[in-house]
Amino acid sequence: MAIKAIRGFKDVLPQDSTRWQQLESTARDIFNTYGLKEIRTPVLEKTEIFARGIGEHTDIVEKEMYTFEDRNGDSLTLRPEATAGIIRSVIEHKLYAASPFLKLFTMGPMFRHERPQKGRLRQFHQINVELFGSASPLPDAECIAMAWQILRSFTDAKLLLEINSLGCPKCRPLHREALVQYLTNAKDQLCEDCQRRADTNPLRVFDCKNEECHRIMRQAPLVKHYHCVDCATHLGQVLDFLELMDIPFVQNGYLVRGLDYYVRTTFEIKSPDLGAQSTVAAGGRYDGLVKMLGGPDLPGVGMAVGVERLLLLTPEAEQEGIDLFVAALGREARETVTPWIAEWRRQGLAVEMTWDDKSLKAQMKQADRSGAGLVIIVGENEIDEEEAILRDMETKEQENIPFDAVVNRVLEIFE
RNA sequence: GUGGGCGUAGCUCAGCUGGUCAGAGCGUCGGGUUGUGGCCCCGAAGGUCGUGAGUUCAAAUCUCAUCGCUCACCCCA
Repeated sequence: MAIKAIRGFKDVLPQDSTRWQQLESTARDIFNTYGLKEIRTPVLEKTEIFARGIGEHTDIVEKEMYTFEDRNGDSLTLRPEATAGIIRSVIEHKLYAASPFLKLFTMGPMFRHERPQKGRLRQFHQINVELFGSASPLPDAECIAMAWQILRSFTDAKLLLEINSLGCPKCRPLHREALVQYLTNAKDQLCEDCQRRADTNPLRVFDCKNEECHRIMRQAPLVKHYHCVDCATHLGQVLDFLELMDIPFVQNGYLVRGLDYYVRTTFEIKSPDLGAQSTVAAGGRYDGLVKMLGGPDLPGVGMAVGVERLLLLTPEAEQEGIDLFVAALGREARETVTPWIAEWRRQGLAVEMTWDDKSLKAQMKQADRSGAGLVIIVGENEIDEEEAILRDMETKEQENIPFDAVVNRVLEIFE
């Protein structure tokens, strides 16, 4: 095998593209019911957009970005996530000016230079929602509802919605301080990784799978114990709305997100059927991010569905057959049949015929494979008689139809 | 970046105590039905046994290296 796709980049093959289309179409339908509009931003942005947006000291920015120099020396990066680029576009085009709210969705590829494994690729696809302009708990709930609805309408797998609130710039620092203090005291009991995390990203210690760390962290200060009144109220209302929308969830005080910009609501939808990378969809609130990227002080909340991960949880799509197959024997027959096929296709029927000069047996085999329920057969005898054969592949019944009636006869059948 | 597993026909794999070891099933193509698919029967095409080096009279089989895939860690959709 001399030539192949680069590591972590996958082809979506014909037998799989049906499910991609179904998923995209399902998502669009759902977004329509929430009044969202699609935005499509470039996959390439100036590096600065992501560095500032996602956080300089996140893993994504420090070691996972596809970054390279443009010919003029600009540092460019293939987007590792959607939000920063969308916010750039919102600010650039002042999309917030036309109305107090902005409800957007997008779908497309993201790029992260990680070691690939099950459910993790270097080019992967997300379906994203970004809702701007309201600090109310309602958009949080709607965001989660959309994610839940997309997943639920596309898989029967077990799904677990976990919710947490990371607090706001007022109360989060208090918790962080207490947590760091706690971790410092317990430092020699933590695993190596967690000793490092204690400095770099203390919240991550909650995620450690090490039993000892886990035990220690059960006593650790949780964000919710430090929530200010506003944050506590906000979280409570998000949960209330979820109940009103009949969406099942569990609170997870340990839930942390990898991106710096999240405040208050964060959530993940996981599936135990997935492997180590079990998060199918995730999101959260990012008030302050728009301002940080140079725009107005616009609150926002968003979510992302991992397309490949969701597709891992869905059965293969059934391949749909075409409407009609035309078996034509010989050049004259193919020419006779061509205008008919052209007309059928103009009328929206899916019609195939054999391109090459094949035996009738071979053509029937191809017809069978095509999944067509009906076959039109035209050979020398039919040319002489000026009658085509219409064969029902299921019942094997055949009827002769005069050439001048065959186009309409077929159209009638499919009406 | 680290660790484990695996690389034999288009696909799924067998063969791996070195010596008919280059195979099976599925798929493809052709024939059985001089013009009729699915089932059945027969046949054919298709492979540098990931790559390179080494050990040996002899390597798909043993050793080393290398590349790739995969799962896991880290982290995340």
